Amino acid sequence: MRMTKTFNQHVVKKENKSLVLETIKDRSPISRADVSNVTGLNKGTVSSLVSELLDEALLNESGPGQSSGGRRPVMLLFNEKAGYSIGIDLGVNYLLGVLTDLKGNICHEEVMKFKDLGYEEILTNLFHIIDTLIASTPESPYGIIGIGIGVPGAVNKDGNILLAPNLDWKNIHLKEIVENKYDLPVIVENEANAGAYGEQKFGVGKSFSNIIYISVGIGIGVGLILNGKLYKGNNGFSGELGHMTIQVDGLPCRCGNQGCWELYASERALVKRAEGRNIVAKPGEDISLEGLTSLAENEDKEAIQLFEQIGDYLGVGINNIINTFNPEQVIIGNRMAAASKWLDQPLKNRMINQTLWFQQKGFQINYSELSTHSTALGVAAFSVENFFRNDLLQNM
Amino acid sequence: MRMTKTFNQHVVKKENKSLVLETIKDRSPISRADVSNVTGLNKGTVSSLVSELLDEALLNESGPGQSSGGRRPVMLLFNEKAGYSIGIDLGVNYLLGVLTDLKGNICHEEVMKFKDLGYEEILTNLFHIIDTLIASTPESPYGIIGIGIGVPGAVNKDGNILLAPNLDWKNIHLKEIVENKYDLPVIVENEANAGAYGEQKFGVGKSFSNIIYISVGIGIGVGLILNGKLYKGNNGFSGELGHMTIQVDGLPCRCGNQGCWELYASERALVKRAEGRNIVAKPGEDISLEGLTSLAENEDKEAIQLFEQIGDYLGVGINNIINTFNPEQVIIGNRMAAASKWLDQPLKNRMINQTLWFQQKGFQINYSELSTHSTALGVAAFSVENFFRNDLLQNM
DNA sequence: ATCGTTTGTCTACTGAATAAACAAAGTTTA
DNA sequence: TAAACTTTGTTTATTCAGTAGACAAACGAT
Repeated sequence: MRMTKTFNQHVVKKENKSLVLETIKDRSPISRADVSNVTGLNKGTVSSLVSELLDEALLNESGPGQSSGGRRPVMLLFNEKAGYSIGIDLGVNYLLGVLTDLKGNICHEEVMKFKDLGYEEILTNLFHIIDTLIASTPESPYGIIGIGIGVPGAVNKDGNILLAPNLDWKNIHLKEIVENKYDLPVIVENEANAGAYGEQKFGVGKSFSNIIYISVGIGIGVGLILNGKLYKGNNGFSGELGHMTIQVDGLPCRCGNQGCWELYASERALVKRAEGRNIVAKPGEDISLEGLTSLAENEDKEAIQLFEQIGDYLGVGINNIINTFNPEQVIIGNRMAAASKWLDQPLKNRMINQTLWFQQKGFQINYSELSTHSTALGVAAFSVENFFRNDLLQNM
Repeated sequence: MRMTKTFNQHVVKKENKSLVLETIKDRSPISRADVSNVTGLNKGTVSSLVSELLDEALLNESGPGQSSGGRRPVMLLFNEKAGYSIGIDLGVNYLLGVLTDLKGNICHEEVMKFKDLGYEEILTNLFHIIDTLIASTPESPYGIIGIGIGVPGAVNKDGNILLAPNLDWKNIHLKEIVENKYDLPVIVENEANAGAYGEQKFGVGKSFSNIIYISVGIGIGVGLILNGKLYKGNNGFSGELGHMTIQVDGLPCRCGNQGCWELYASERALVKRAEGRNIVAKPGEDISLEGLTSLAENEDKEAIQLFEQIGDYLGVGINNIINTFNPEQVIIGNRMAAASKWLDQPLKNRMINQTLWFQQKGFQINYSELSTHSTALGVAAFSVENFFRNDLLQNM
């Protein structure tokens, strides 16, 4: 096989094969004839590509379907059990691991909560979760096709974690470490980027191609899907919008700046304000997002007011986002999404009064459906995508 | 010729033809053999594509070049005079029109300054400039291949100007109007988007693919080049960063918001502050950017201080931009770029102290080289690109 | 049972890229 | 100066992917 710089016939084939596979994934069960209709490819072309995909175990033929007045079609199914993917959401005080099939269905799930663990301990727990997930993987043609890990920090293009302030990690070569241990393709990605991708693939962002996903947790991170693709910036550090200045001479932030958005609109901001007011949810326990949520559920005026203030400040940043990106959709995700009930109105008030009217057309704001799972599902899906990209080139 | 949805052999040819043309444009004069080496395409393929491009008058053969130990090569030149493009920068108080060849060289230029003109009058002047430029166009195979117009406002994907606040225009179908009058392809685009494209093609952004171009004029507009492509958002309204909130409870803006960036860092902000201090450049004349520049040139402390303040506020917004996009380059363009001397230090102070360190790697900040011409050159280049896209498909 | 329809495969063909041969026009070397 | 390389650009035979259309198998409707 020659490998020149611009070989091109192969690109056409790969592209079409991928198109056929995607079509079947989306519209399964579907006949060859319909794939041809939908894609515009010739019947013969579809037939030959499908037979390759069958050989590769990526498709199954199911029994004959309904006749529409002629020969009954052979229905094709995407073989989502041809392989499995591991996705890990490595949070500040939790680890969430999922085993998904190639379609993103969760087959197995492992959660672990903790507090104030050091690097070594977290790594041990991470390995344990991965081991458990591997052990739970059913037999399949391709086995585990990769491990994805989402982390709350800046990840460069080599998969090195340069800085994860809330974990207090610096310059950790996590991709390399995990790759060496398991001898599998590993992807390490920022949790907001992964979350954005997860929402676009499986969540409320399914039908959109310009999505801004705002991960509101301890801090704020943003994942950008622009023109249908994840935008990662020059080195992979885009979306650090938590440190966008919204108040020039505002509160000092440990990033060195003042008046950063996340000082006003994050979970930490919420808790800090609650502490300042000496709000207590359960006697003897530190106040937390969960505590405030349950207070608000019980109509506690003060707690609701705190959430509304967060919503208001979220609105400020979202206005900036709208002015910057003119997106189709803003998704609010991560833990704070659970408080949508109290955030929504103040947040939208900011928008309605202040955004140039033409920005609003065809725009919507949503709260994560996958809630705490968007990151884990997103990183798992990254591996799947990589697997397809490489595999489709295999027999060429 | 069939036109199915996913026919693909043709795409390959178009792509390669375009690649050959680009290569010759960039490295002219160059031989067929070298094009083959550079692109990786087979010599025969290059020969046949080149002969088509020669037929289409897009290339010229010059005399034989230097031998490198064998037969002397026939050098190929891009025929930049095969057609011409008109680019107009429609400003608040000026009109700049350029006639460029296909490579973006300015062949003719028309400027017009005015103040407080209404819509009808500006349109008359616009037509006059276009007429003059058309009259000055040399004979050529393709003639004028299009008209591009950059405007300081929000333009949707149909070329309608929805809102140009500083012109006080609303919902003007400019593309349609000009198209009907001249029967030529017309492109209407936001001035910052055009400027960004102009800088990427011809200015300081030539070697970068993640560029944020900040047009600092009366207001502030931003053009985004992400992954090498202009990002326009869902409806074409991205980059309205002039209305990014940098001070939650700041000055009221006529956009309905408070604390917008352009209230602190634009030409209008500068002039307003100068007026507040009763600074006078020439007796009896309103203070202006030009007036303040000449004062600063003469070491006027107060004027310099005003510029430095603008620089400081520009830095605040640029920090936000860096955190958002992790770009390779930020370009400061439009009229304020002329004051780079006094802006630069305060602006960089903001960055150095406050930006996460890893964002700075491989990042640079530049001032427009094309200065007032980036928008006009950018829109002219849009037409050229469109022309090539359509023309290369012609003989297929 | 016959006719028309739908499905999926097969065959012949087209169009584009490639490899390799080749002629033309140089340089270098003996 | 002639022979031997070198480089350039064209030409020819081949490969490969997609397409059109023929075709057989399988089905419903009359």
